[in-house]
Amino acid sequence: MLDVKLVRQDPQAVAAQLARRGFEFDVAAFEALDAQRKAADVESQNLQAERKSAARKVGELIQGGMAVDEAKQAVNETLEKIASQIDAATSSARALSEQMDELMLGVPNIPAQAVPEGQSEEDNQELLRWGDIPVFDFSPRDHVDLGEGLGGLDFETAGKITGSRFAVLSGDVARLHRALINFMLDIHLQQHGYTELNVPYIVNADSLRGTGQLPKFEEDLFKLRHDADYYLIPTAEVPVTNMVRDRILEADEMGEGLRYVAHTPCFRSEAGSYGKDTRGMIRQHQFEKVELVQLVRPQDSEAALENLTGHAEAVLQALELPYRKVILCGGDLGFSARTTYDLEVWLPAQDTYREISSCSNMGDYQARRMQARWRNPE
RNA sequence: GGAGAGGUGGCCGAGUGGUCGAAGGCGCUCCCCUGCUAAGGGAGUAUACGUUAAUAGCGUAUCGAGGGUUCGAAUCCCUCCCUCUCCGCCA
Repeated sequence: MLDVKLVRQDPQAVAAQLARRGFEFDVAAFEALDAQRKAADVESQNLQAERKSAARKVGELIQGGMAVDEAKQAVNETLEKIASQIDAATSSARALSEQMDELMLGVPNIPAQAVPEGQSEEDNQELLRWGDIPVFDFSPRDHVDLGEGLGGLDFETAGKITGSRFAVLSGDVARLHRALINFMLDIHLQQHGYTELNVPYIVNADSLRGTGQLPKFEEDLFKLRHDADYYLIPTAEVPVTNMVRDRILEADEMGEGLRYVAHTPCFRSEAGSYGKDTRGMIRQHQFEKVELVQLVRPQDSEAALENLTGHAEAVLQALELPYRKVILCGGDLGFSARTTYDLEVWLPAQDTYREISSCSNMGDYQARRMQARWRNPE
């Protein structure tokens, strides 16, 4: 979430920044709630302070030899006053603080300065192109035609086993799929200095709140019936990033930053996306991803996004896949991101570039949500 | 699934109703002492929120989480979570 101090300081400026991504921040509502919250907090703290000193007084009197009832009688006035007020004051302070949390959890990250203005992916800006687009003297088939033709890709059977938006891979196609996973993991381990992780594919609600999927995007997730609090991961970003939730990293542990790579399946309900970009293996309910996560010091985050994007590009280059790099405009930016580069790979059958990789700098947004900190030696 | 033990500060570990945010030790930081090293002495060493110019003070909260009893809870009661040991079951 955003730094609430920053929001208090200049809510209008925050609202203006958020408007760049098409989010309407209600300044008046925020200020009203914050004022209420603060007043309730002060009242409840004052009452608690009174109770504390009164209880201490009772204790002193008892130690001094006075009977318990007598001691209570001696501070009776304060005790009565507190008894009648403290419950209401503390529960109201808590309720208001929870309301404020809810409000702040629903506010997306502020776009970075460099993020272009715009409403939709139409307004994303191309930064570079890599590779030569292949020219064929025939009309290229897409992965569905090729895969089904080779007998290695079977959507119908997957439909029987489960339902739509799943695939069965078999034979060489399955093997190629596995090979790509290892290939990417090895590049990132051996050349880019990442540590490999194998993480749970099921996470709790706290983790999803930490990375920003909850509370606003529950409909995109698969929730397990087994436990009210368990969900299938929509990306390895959730388990990997949440490793540091509620932690304070020491400076030596943090070092120059932590780099993790994890391969996991990802599960997404893709609610509301029916009919859009759904041919073949695009937008499946289940897909595999090799995820890169860097946890870095604040001053290093811009550079980390650049080098992480380079690491993703290295994979496409090694595979000799033509691609382009675009920076997402404000309106296309994900909830938790302040800057996002999409890598779009050339799809010959579609005669266009399509997103294959998405690299984001979250700034301190997720760190604040999950109370992940580091001890700055300075 | 059954039975038992346990969760306290960076770590270890006291504390079973009273001035405890918490003894002591270790670690770490700073200072002193010491002609190397080692040893020794002193001070300090959590986080959040509020107040504030302040990372100074002061107030409040936090001893796995939540709820309860009480004037007062780390300490008593209830629920949950997690860890460990043993048994059972399943793969």
